[in-house]
Amino acid sequence: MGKITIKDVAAMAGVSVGTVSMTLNNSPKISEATKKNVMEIVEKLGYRRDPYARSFSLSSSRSIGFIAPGFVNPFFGEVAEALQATVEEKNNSLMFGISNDSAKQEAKLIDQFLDRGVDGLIIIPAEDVHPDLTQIKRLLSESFPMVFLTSYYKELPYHTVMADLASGSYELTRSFISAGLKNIIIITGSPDLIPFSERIYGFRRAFDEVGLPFDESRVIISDGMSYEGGYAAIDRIFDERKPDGILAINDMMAMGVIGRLKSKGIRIPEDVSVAGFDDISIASIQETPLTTVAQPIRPMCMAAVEKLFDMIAGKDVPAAVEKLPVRVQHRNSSRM
Amino acid sequence: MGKITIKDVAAMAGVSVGTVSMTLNNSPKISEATKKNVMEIVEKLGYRRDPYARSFSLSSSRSIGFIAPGFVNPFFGEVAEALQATVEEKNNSLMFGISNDSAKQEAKLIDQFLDRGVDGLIIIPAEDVHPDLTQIKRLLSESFPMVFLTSYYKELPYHTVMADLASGSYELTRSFISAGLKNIIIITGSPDLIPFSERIYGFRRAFDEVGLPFDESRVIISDGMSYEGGYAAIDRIFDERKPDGILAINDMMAMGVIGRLKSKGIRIPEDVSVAGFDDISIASIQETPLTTVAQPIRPMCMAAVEKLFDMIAGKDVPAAVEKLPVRVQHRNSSRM
DNA sequence: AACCTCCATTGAACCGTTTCAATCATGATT
DNA sequence: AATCATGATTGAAACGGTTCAATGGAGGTT
Repeated sequence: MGKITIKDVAAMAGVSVGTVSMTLNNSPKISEATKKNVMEIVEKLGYRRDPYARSFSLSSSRSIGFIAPGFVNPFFGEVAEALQATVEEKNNSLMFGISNDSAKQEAKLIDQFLDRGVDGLIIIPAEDVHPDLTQIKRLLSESFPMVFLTSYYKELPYHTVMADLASGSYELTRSFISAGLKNIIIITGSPDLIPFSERIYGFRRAFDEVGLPFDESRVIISDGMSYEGGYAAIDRIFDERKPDGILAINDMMAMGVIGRLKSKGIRIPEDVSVAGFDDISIASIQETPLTTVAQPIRPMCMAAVEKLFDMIAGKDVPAAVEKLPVRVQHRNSSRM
Repeated sequence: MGKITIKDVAAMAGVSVGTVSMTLNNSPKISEATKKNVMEIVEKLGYRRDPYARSFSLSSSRSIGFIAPGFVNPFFGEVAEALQATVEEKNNSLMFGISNDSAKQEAKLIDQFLDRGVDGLIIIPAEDVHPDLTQIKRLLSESFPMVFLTSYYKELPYHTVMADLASGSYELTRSFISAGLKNIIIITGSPDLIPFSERIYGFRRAFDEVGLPFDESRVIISDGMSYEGGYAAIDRIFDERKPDGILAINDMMAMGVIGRLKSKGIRIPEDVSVAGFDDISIASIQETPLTTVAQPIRPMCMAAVEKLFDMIAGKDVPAAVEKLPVRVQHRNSSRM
């Protein structure tokens, strides 16, 4: 028994193939009576349109590609979840790839996605200090629909939706200063990368506006923006630096910082205030609930998808970095 | 300027479209000289095969669908990551959907995936007590390639790759008994669901084999297999039940259990031993590192993908539940 | 020189939709 | 009764690959 095609339906319903097709697409040109008749046959035969033929005809796969650095940091899992829900509402599918923060891997994934015919791409840029962006640049020059999420590549401030982390960082730092903390530091990755430079910028601005001297030594460059990274950073700098306020670049790292401080017998927040960024769901349920800057995940995903679909629809979307407001979430890991 | 098609390449190379196609597919029937010539033109024109036409011709999208309950529990994020890597090695893409533990949503996602023409499905069953499985049953009867991962639906013990959680549970319980714990309980979801019944089974067997009486009150049925769920369960049963050993059904819940116990001033593991399941990456980096049963995520994903591709290739894969060995990971949350 | 083999290449059928100009049917208008 | 307008339906082209039977050509054998 062969596959049931639109022809079989047409034959059995006594209409042309075109009529069946238009019925399935709910075209207003087909009379209700005919539609009803055709749909009955469709039902009876259990007919289902061939997705390959359909994509071929339409030149669209109604699917988009999503690239994230990975799911070790649950923040990205939460983004993936929100993104999937948003894309699904538009009756599209989401394919995903994991870059492991390597721009090279990212390029490979993009290539794969293009070979699969995705209609557009949503990319969380890899935190890669020396990214090779030739491929992305080529796609941008061809105006292939592509939106950067949560950050962007410094050279390419196009079509981006992210959180206003600079403001979040600023506000958080101000609150640390107001709480009377004197020796505040930030533990971050390379300032060459947007996710870090934004946070550093806000951090610095807080001192400037309060009129406090800013010393570069407040900025601790570390690598490994993970629990282990935070743990190791404390080992390396705490005894010498003796901070009473620590901003870690994300919640996972902040948790590592707290873990190491506690194991050294330091009290939080009495001795040291700690805060992170992202507000991942475990941040609030730690033994010491974490003060953090909450990224508006849902709104960001919705805005990114909106932007992407506008581009796919051929609208002329101006290249812009859209920064959504954040919320500073005070919890027990910092003094007020 | 129109799209560059295989015809353009053929014309410029002075060969037929068939030759170009076979060259691109690296057919041994084409001479090396011709291939080289054709590839040069391909390069020059920047030609790229149309993925839609290709899928259409081949009746394959080289993509598979993956359904997970969500990423709130990072365990699923880790599975997704491993799965993606495995699928990518096979030059296929992974689409994903999130069921939120609703079989209804799962069915909807499956439908969507079928409409997109995925070659197969990998499903982490929803923890839904009254699932409507008609659609899945239909697909199974059509022998559509489909593999269940980490668990299966009780009525449908087909094509499954999971961890041997019963053994893990057994071993863990034995170690609790050996450590001299007297009042051991397990906090679990509905025993109607495989992920829970497996763990309960192993738990029970440990008592049986040691010759200890087993009392049903050792099994605490709870809902919400999350941090909050664990927290709430302790609130509800601890004072009355006074356990000295607690198995939580997964690591997130175990963390909730620990969180609540500590806030009550109970010492872990001195007063109470706690263990979880999954060995998610944060389990080891908690303030009190968690004793847990590690699921072999990578091997499970590899086995599942292998199975699925065999099915897609038309091989006759016997329906079977494959259980991979687990490893009990002892850490500080339990006495030895 | 005629015949045979073998390998490389060709060319056309095929896949299952969508789309749209052309046709047909119906009822209204003169 | 002839003409027109409107709306429903048809039929065939188009999409861009893959595949394979048929063809062509070069080299070897008799």
